[in-house]
Amino acid sequence: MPRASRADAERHREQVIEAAAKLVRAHGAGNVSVPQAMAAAGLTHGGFYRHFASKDDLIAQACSAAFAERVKALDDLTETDAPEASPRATFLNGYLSTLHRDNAALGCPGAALAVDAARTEPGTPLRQAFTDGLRELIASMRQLDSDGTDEETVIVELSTMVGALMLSRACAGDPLSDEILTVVRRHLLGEEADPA
Amino acid sequence: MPRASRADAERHREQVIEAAAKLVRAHGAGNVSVPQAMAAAGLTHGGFYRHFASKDDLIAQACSAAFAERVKALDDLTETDAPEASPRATFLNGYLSTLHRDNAALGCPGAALAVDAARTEPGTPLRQAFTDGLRELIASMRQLDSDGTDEETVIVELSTMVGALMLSRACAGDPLSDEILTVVRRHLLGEEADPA
DNA sequence: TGTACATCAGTGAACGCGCGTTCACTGATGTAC
DNA sequence: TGTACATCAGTGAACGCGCGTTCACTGATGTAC
Repeated sequence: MPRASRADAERHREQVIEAAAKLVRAHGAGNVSVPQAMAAAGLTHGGFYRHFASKDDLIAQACSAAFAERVKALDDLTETDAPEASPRATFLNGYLSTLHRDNAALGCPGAALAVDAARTEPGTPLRQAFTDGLRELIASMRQLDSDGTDEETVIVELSTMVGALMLSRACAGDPLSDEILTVVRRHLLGEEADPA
Repeated sequence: MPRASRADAERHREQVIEAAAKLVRAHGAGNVSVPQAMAAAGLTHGGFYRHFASKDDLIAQACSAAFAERVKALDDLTETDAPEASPRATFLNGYLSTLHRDNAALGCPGAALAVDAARTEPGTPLRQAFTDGLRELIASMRQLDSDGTDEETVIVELSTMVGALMLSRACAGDPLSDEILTVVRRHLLGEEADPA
C-alpha cells in the first residue's frame, strides 16, 4: 500500500485515533505502543509520524475522542423522549454496571484515564485534553434532568461514580467489587443530593 | 559493599519496599524500574533478586506497605482523645486537601494504585494486595466515629473521596481542580449519609 | 480528455535506549570446632 | 576465646527485548498543461 488517496489517509488517521481511544482506556497510556495502535488500524508503524507529531500527541487526541464519544452518548440519552426510566437513572445504572466495569475500552475516560492525566505535568497535551473532556462531561451530565442540575451536585455525583467504578475494577474477582457497585448505585438512585 | 549482615540485609529489604511504596504511588507501577527502586534505597540493581522474586512481587509488597502505612495513620487518628475537630472531619479535610492532591507519593494508595490494580488480571499479587488493603482501609474508616459506621456508608464515602481526589489530580493546574476538592469536601462535611 | 511529472501515504529496516533478569565475582559475615 | 572455612549480600557487566523515532524507498495519487 505505497500511496493512499487523501480520503483514505484521513480515514486511516481517524481509525488510528479510534483504535487508540479503546486501547488507552483498556491498558493505559504507558501500555499502548505506537506499533500496537497502528496495527489495530491495519497499518504498519512506519507511517505514524505522517499523521501525528509524537506518541503523546496521539494519546491526547485519543483522550479527546473518548470523551467526545461518551458525551455524544449522554446527549443522545438526554434527547430521548419519555423512555421507561429517567435518563439519569438509565445513565447511573449503566455506569455502575458489571458490563461497564468489565469493558473499560468502551467506558468512561474520566475513570480510565484520570491517573494517566494526573501523572503528566500541567500543560501537557493529555492533561489539557482530559481537563477539557471532563468539563464537557460535567456540562452534559447537568442536562440529564429536564430542568438542569447544579454544577456542584454533578461534580459530587461524578466523583462518586468515578471512584466506585475504579475501586470496583481494582478488586474485580472479589465479592467486594460487586458490593461497591451495588451499594453506590443504591445510594445515588435512592436519594437526591441535599445541599444542607 | 560485598556482604552485609543479616540485620543490614533485612533493613535494606524494608528500605526498598518503603522507597517503592512512594515511587509507585507517584509514578505508577509501570513507570518505576527495578534500578530506580534499588537506587532510592542506596543500592545497585544487581542484588534485587536476592530480596524479591520479581518486579511484580516488589510492586505488590509496596502496595501492601502503602495501605498499612495509611491504615496506621487512620487508626492513630481514631485513638486520639477529644481533638478540636472530630476524627472524621480531620480525615476528610486532609484527604480532600491540595496537599494530598499534590503529594501522591505519601497519599492514599486506594486512589493512586486503583488503576494499576485494575489493569492486572484477577489473582495477580498486585490485585490481591490492593483488595486486601482496601478491605483494611474500609474497616478502619468504620471506626472513625466512636459508635461505628455502616460498611455501606463508608463504601459510598470512600468512593466519593477517591473519585474526587483522582479527578482533581487529573486536572491540577486548572481551576476545576480546586473546585472539585472544595465542592466534595463541603458535601461530605455538610451532611451525613442518609440511607433513604 | 490524455499525458508527464511531482507529491506523499505507507513500508520495513535501522538507530539508540532503558527495561527485567541473569550471572560470575568479591569479601565481610556467620558458623563449626 | 581463637581459628578455618563456608555462606551469601551486594556489585557491575551482560543478555535479549520492545520501545519511540528516523529514513531511504515505492508507486499510486493528484496536478499542470
